[in-house]
Amino acid sequence: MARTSVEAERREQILEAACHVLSEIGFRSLRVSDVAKRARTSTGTVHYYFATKRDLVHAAFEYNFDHSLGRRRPILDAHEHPRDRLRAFVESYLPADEVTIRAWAVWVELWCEALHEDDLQELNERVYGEWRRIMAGVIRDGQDQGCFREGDAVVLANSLIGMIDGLAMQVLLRSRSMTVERMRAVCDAALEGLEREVRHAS
Amino acid sequence: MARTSVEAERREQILEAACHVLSEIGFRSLRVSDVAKRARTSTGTVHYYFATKRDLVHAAFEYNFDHSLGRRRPILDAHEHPRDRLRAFVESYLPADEVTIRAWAVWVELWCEALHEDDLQELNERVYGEWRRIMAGVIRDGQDQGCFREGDAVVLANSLIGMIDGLAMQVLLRSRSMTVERMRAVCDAALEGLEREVRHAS
DNA sequence: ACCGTGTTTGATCGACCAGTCAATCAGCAT
DNA sequence: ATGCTGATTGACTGGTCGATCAAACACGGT
Repeated sequence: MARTSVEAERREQILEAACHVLSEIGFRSLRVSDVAKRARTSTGTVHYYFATKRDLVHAAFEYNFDHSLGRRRPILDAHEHPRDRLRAFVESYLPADEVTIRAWAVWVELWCEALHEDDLQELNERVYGEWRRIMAGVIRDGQDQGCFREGDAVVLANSLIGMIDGLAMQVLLRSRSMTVERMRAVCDAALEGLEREVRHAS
Repeated sequence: MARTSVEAERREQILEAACHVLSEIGFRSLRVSDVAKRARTSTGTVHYYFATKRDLVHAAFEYNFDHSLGRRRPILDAHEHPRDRLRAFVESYLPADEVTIRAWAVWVELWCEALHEDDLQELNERVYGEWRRIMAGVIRDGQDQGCFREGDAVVLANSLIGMIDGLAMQVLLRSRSMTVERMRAVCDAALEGLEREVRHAS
């Protein structure tokens, strides 16, 4: 080895740029040269680390996922009580700040592309599975402690996640009828529904 | 005028083809020649009716919306009771048959593109508004008749719609943890939640 | 200093494709 | 028949962009 490897650093720099460009203009309009420019390097270098544009974007999707998950971990750890935990977790998904909005935008690109690419469907499966696993876990904890109502935790998690995805989509599209505030209200109502009725399931 | 116009017919034929291609391979991979081939015509003809590829795809998005709405009208009309109406309406959005799946796929393309195009955000606003208006109306009717629980009908509609969008997305992505059957179950649970409180009342 | 390997560059190539256009066709009127 | 105009065609052009590559560079070991 003739020099210390810069690979990890450079890859991250490029992937970060790719995510930024993706969130800004989308996969359809994304040019390798855009990513190179954003990463302050050349198209040659981008291709040195990622053989094809497809590889680059797929890696960016994965990078976006890893980062999103990483950002949530401290949020989960910060709360003891399942109710606070779930609330903080849901709150962290509201497209309220720029970082979260960008992450959502990349996410949507992944969805769109995954409709026609099996590899990406698998990535989505991993991601969605992870998220569902975490949320169902928190819900189950809460149920054990008697602070959430009974019912299949997986079904409840799926409902919540589905709702968050769908609502976030509309917020991202700047729908006048679905602002972040409104989304927060709807999520709050859903969470209250989970918390209040501590009896009969169906 | 030297001959009866074929414009309406030809436009529809091309838009139908465009939607089909969109649902099949997405906007990013869509070539004007793909649409022409699917419509059994030439690229020249496609450009005769749609100045640019962008115009074509935007028109296709609108066409997809009009059709989706048109398909729902008879479904709504077929039921008298708000509960049945809402159930049938929600059921009609499950990505269970090919037509509905294709419509959803085009829808996702619209979302994705609309993230970076103001025109399309407006289209989404119209569409989403229409859908929300219909659903909130049914819910309000049900509340007036005492068969749905109380609560802001718009918030309830938004929750339901959001959930449907998010869940449908995962179904489209062939998630193992979110099949159509599971989605139906989750939606049923949500609808029962709406209906429940009145089961034993009045 | 020199070598070897890892890294960077940007000019260049080749493929692809939206959009143009000149030519042609098809229906209707007179 | 003839002329008019809407409709259709597909070859062609101009531009774009992913990917390649030869050359240069940077670092660390010897």
